Amino acid sequence: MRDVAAHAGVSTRTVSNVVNDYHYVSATMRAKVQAALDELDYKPNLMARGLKRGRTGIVTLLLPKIAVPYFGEIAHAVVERASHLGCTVMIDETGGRADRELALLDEAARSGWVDGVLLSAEGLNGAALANLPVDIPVVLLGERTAKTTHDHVGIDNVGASRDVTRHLIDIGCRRIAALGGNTSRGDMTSRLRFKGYRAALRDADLPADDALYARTPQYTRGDAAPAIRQLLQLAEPPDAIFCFSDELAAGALRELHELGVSVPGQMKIVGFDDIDETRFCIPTITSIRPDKADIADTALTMLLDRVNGSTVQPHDVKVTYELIARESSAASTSR
Amino acid sequence: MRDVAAHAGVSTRTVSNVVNDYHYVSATMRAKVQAALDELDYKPNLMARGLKRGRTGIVTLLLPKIAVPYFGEIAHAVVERASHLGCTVMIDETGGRADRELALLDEAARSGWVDGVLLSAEGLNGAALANLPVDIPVVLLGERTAKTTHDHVGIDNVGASRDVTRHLIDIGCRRIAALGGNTSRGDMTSRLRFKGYRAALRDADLPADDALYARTPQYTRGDAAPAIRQLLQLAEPPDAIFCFSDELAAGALRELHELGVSVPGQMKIVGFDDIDETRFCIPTITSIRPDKADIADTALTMLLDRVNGSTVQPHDVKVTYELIARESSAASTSR
DNA sequence: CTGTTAGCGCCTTCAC
DNA sequence: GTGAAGGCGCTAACAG
Repeated sequence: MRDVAAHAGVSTRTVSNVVNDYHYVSATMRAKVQAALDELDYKPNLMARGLKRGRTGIVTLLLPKIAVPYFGEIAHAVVERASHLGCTVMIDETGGRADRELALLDEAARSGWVDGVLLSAEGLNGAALANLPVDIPVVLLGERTAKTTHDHVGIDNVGASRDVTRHLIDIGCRRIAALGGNTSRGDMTSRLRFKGYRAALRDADLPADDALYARTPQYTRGDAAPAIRQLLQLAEPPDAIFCFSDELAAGALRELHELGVSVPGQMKIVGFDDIDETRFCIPTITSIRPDKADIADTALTMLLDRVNGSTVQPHDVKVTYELIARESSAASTSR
Repeated sequence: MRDVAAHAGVSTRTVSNVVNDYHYVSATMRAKVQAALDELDYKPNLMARGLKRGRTGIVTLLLPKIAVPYFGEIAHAVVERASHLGCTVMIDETGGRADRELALLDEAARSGWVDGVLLSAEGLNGAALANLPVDIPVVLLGERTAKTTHDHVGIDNVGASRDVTRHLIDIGCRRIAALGGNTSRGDMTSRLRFKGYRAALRDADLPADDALYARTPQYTRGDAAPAIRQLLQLAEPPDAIFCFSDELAAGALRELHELGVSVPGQMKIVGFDDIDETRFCIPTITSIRPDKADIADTALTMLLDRVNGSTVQPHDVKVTYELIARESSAASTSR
């Protein structure tokens, strides 16, 4: 920058003014400096600028695992949106573990690199999320915590689960199983989706049978198989399964195929998240599609508002979702 | 830091020494400073440190699209390995476009944020990659460019393609199609895989029929359908298809299902990359598994070596791969 | 409208 | 072994 100033015969202040589009610079001056800038191929050192300004334009995205399709799609939406907003995204993986979530949050907060954090928490429970020991802007992604002490954006998990369960009921299912997570483990995802599922059953005056909830350690494709076997061994097996993630649904499809159970002929399957893969599975999988671009947009906007000093009440934004009916829950005429 | 120094009754120099594990500090001093550090909950400002040191410990990973399963899995491996090596990963998407690749590379190089770049190039051709106009360490990921002017890590694409094609020949296929990309478009991936495919045909004295290569705009699931239809309309349709990505293979499976062609009964399918999904498709998909953890490890190690000033000849490292035979290429006894 | 200057928080050469 | 001081590149009061 000093070189540029010397080259243009002005002070660094003026160079800075031009670089930062300061309002009061004469056109001639601006042109002169710009020429020097171009000639010397000047690019500001963002680190120095960050140090001075106390802001970097970097946000951290904390995810359980980037290779999980749903998180990959969210990350894509965030990165894309961020680039439009002129900021850069750092990604770290928490493995869905509370301690890692806390540690990475802390690191982000204290390193000075990062203006704010988007946290897709999986390990931390509501209470822990309610008082995160950080003084950096945080926006929570995904399932909701009890108290809203931080901004949060997600979809109405209960409503969506209710919708997709009712969809199954509408096409004639009467013994609907739920599959995924563990509601008694403080895992918000399964809790909310289970709640919606039960609500739909109630709405339709269907009995709620505890045996019809099959727990899984995670939400991956591989977790489905044991749960499916468990459900099929029931004296009265289900005629439909609401899987709490599309990956579980894909795994379920696979296991049912191995067991010779036809979908949707003998069993209806629905998933959640609408990952790209569901459109190509055999059969294609009915799912709930959260508006991921909107999630990314809303979350980043809220985060940047906080970074810019907004102190309004923490907001809880619900983004729209859509039920996408596909083959796996087609009302079967033939079998 | 000044606060800590005051609190401990020493100079900032000594604090710095303790923080950075400088060798010559008396144990008592170290203990005293450490106590102050703990008490004040000191965390160094990485931005200031970076500004001073000229190094940040941040590497940028430039990918076409993070939501693509293969890249998601690579990103996971990189992020995980990086955290072991004590550095952080920034992710940006190029969309596979040469101009974006160049622009993001340039930005990374000049911003001062980033120590080095891992670039999974898709748009830039060999010549462009050979003389990237950047003075920042870069390690190329994936398909190889002609000249080795930068470090590069990937698998032997030609060899792997040859292997998987031979696998099809071994189980009795005689009319093997290739599907994916466009070899005449400067797209390295398809070029190398096509080359291996043709080599295997030659090895087995099978004729090379140009009609058996179906081009696709990209490597996504959705790109497969038109290509599949094209192949099936041939006077002599293929009895096997080597898809240049697993996503294409999954899309092919879907389209063949819709057309009533059974896999592996009437048609064998193989893919490439071994994304997680292949283990759960119906049928499961035979694929080439590059050692992704090794790719990440090797690439980061090479990159950090460069960052640390290594000036050895650019290296081209080939990581191992494995042919994973699955149902989609099972020698069918029944149909 | 533009020049001068004091740090942002840290590391590190130089003395002691 | 430890203290003092300069400066990494930039921004933003504070003059002028």
